[in-house]
Amino acid sequence: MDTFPSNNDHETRQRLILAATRLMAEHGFRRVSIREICKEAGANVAAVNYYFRSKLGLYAEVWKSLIEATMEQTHATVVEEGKGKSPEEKLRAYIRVQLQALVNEGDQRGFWLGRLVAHETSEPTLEPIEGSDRTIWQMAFERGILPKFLYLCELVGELIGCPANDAKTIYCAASIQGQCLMFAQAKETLKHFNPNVAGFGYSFFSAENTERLIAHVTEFSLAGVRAVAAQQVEIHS
Amino acid sequence: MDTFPSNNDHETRQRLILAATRLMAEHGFRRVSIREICKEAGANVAAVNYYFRSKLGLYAEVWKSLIEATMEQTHATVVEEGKGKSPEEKLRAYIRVQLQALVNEGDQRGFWLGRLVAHETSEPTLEPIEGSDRTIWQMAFERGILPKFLYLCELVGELIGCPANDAKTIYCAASIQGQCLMFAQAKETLKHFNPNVAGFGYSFFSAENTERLIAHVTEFSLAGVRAVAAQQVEIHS
DNA sequence: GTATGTTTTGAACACATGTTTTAATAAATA
DNA sequence: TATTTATTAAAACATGTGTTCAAAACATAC
Repeated sequence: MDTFPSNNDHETRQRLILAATRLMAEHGFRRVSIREICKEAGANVAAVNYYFRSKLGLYAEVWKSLIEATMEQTHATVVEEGKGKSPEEKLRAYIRVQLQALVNEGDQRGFWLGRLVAHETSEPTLEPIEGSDRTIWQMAFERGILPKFLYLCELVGELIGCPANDAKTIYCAASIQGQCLMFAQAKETLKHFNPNVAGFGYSFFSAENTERLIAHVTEFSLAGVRAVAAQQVEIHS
Repeated sequence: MDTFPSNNDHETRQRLILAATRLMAEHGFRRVSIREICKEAGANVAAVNYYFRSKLGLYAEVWKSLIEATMEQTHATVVEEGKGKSPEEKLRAYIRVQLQALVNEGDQRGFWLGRLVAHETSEPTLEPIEGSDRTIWQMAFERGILPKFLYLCELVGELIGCPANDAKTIYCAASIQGQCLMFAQAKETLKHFNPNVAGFGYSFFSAENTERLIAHVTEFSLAGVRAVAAQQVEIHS
């Protein structure tokens, strides 16, 4: 009665999560109906409520498995790739992993997660998760976004010689993260315009230019960060 | 029959647009119901269809008047404030106007427009406007966003000595724009967390720190842009 | 005051959506 | 095999939504 199938390897359960992830990443939570999801997963409409209690329960599960499978692994990759290198190279590694996940649709999990974040950022789900007093967005933010951002802050802090929670550091980190998100967003946006708008086209931001994007954001950011670091001694309080 | 009340100063019509603007800017087009809008505007449910044919027609009108009233005026302000100044100061003026509009909720029109852009960016309205073959997002993008971005490209082009449609220029412009959007977004996002998350709080990005944000983005970006400009001669093709 | 055109109103319609229910089917267990 | 449990299936329910319609209220001009 009060219990239902849990996190085991129930087959249709997994298919539902996968279908929901794909569809919700593309259109957002609210714009996808349970019926669509079930159709794609080859399951009955009632399956969602059977396995997840509600649509929101499914959504929570989508986030949960996506965070577990991707975020932490991506985070690990970032740390791994930067290990032993200079702060500059660490930053480059961070930007690389970030941009590759966001821009490159081949890496589906990271790409989907990026899209989900985008949706949830502009129209957060306000309903609290059942049994908890926290919303999905709060959960996702604290478990998925914040850790990454804090790592970036530490990294930037090293570069400019400030604590990680200093305003300067945070602003710089936001500047860097903002660029990554912008490039990912630009790519998605320009998709809707074929073949290109006013001379500059979709291709500038598409996957084939990932390396170039990485190089640009890195150089741009390193210069910005250094300028802020230098400011410290030039500017009077 | 085929005609209906047009752009005149019909009172309730104006009230509907205003209410719709406010609500849609806050929650997005889809999450606001006609009934909510009419309630806020003190009008009957049928009023929307009477004046705008459909909900989408109202939405289009919201964009139209917002773009006319704000975008062009903001754009004019940008050009005005930078007139006769150095490219550096022009950039500072651009960032100032941009950030003030996005972050400062006092300037409602600009703020609302920023929110609408955010919503429409992550979940674009796909239905074409009646009578046109273009979507709202296409219209808004070309009339509202692109002109501003192109101006920014020209400005950056001057700074780094490249054409406005050069890849380098566009990347730099995107880096700058991305920062502005990030700071606006961060402020909105952190609103949902009280009073602050993991040590760095909402206040870092709130209106009271606008001047600081402007200064940061400007210095960070100028340094970044200069680095890219210098690259030009260092890097071999 | 009557007539005409405009605006407002309240109810109804049509439809999509999340959810629940009840029965049928498959799987597991005794 | 008999019985219980887990899963699937189809239909129905409840609700919210965009939209339409016909009548009423209002304003204006003759």
